Amino acid sequence: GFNHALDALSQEGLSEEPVQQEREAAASGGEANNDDGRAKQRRSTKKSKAKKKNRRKNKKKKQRSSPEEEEEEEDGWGTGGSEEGSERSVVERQREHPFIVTEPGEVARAKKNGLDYLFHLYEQCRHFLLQVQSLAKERGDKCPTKVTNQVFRYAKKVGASYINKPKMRHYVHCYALHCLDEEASNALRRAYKERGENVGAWRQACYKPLVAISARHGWDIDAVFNAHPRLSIWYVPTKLRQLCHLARSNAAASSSVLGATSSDGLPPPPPMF
Amino acid sequence: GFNHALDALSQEGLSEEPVQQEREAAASGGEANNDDGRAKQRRSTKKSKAKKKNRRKNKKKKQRSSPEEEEEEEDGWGTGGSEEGSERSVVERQREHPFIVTEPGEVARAKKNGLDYLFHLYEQCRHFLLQVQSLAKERGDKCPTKVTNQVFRYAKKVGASYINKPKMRHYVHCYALHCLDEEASNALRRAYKERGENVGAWRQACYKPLVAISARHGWDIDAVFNAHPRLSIWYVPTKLRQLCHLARSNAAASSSVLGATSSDGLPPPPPMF
DNA sequence: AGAAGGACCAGTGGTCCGTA
DNA sequence: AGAAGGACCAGTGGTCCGTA
Repeated sequence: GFNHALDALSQEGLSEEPVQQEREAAASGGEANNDDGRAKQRRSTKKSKAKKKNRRKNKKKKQRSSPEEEEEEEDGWGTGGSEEGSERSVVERQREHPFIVTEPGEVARAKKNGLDYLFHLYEQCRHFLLQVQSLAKERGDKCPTKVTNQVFRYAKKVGASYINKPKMRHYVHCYALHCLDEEASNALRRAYKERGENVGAWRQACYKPLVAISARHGWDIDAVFNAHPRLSIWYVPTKLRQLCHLARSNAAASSSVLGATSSDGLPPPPPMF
Repeated sequence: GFNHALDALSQEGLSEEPVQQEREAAASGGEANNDDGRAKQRRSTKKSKAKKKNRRKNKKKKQRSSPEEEEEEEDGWGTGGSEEGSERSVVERQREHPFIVTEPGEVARAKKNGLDYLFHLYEQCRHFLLQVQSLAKERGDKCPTKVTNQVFRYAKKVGASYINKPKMRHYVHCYALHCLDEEASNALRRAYKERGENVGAWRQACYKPLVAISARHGWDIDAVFNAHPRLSIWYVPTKLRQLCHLARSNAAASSSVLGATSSDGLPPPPPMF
């Protein structure tokens, strides 16, 4: 059993983010610091463009193209008064509590969310995909097989505003380990909680056992995802695919030292872990 | 056997299209006339925007974003002199001969291409997809399962400039019928050639037997495509999907007249054929 | 007129980076 | 500092429509 105490959690996971009005932030321009340290060729083509952020009002901000699809506005998160500084007019903007590493079954303390709740979000997305799929079939539309932008839009529309694309894509591989080897996933959670590691460290650590699993399936991480019914609806994360490819190259290079010749022209890469 | 006399054809299917230089076309702005008469909600949102066409030079016209990927130019189609009008400087731009309805095995007359050649183009695309797939697997990239933009770009790169996306998408359902019921496809070709119909009429006629096939598979045209190894790499055309959905609604409405109630709230549509 | 295809555009996958 | 997510952007699917 895994869905204990999640329904309560899923409705009270919100933090507040004070948002400043009517002021321009003096951008101090730090360097681009990629989370995964790879695949950063895109942004470098526009690196020196003065990117001015559009100031956010608390009015409606949707930019749909078709004007006939204007549903009602919910409530706009309410105005929380000026409870932070002295002369700044602020609007409280809710965001989810940050995740912490929790053991299986453990409920996170105040202002934090646990990993059971994180995985619960993936189940919710699956549920939303199923709804989108049955709607599409009913209407004769193209039917998505993966969690697409359309699904995230649907989640927002039905009120699950705590679900968003960057978050879900960020932790997909953690959910993958949870699906593919729950024992190993649980052990990892206990170990990282024990050591007092933060969520980022735990997230990074989830890659290694997944690469090992892919190795046992001919390094085909796509096949591993597709073979699992709850995982097959998620795109394989770029970083995970790259790590599996790199590990395969390593394995090929090692075995070619033992006498065989590598079939493709891959250079011997550096050690991975 | 079906691949007779195609290799010769595939290298000589080119017409010429004189392209005018250094002159602005006085756009006389006719009404938008959708080929299929449906699904034209997109363009109507921008209907009154003065769309100025960019004049084409015979110099290189690629607009890639990354400047490091500049491969060599082929030859620029050559300058054909001014053999058309009196004082217009023109450049001959090659395009494919138009298709005509031919029987199976029939070679088209001069300046025309036959339907065996058309279907051969789909086989070529499949070949190019296989190449792109093996390249992607070798490099650890995401591996396409369908004929995507990437495949069309690859076709261009390896010199198959007679393959382009609008053409291939336009005739997909004709190829589908050829794959799924070659007997029916051949019969239709003979009948339309006999009657002296043009390619557009034959193309329209290909829809009906496909809808009938989908009916025998629970109206699931996606399943029909996916079940066929050579067809599964092609996206189901929008129009075909819509026709199958409409026919299903019709069938449901007819049967509900006999006593049963329709499960979804579909209104009774007009007869299809 | 019938037809081929360059080029456009809305919405996608992917994730950066301004924000707190 | 560690982290959540609005918003950006290159390249996609789809096909219109200027062209001949």
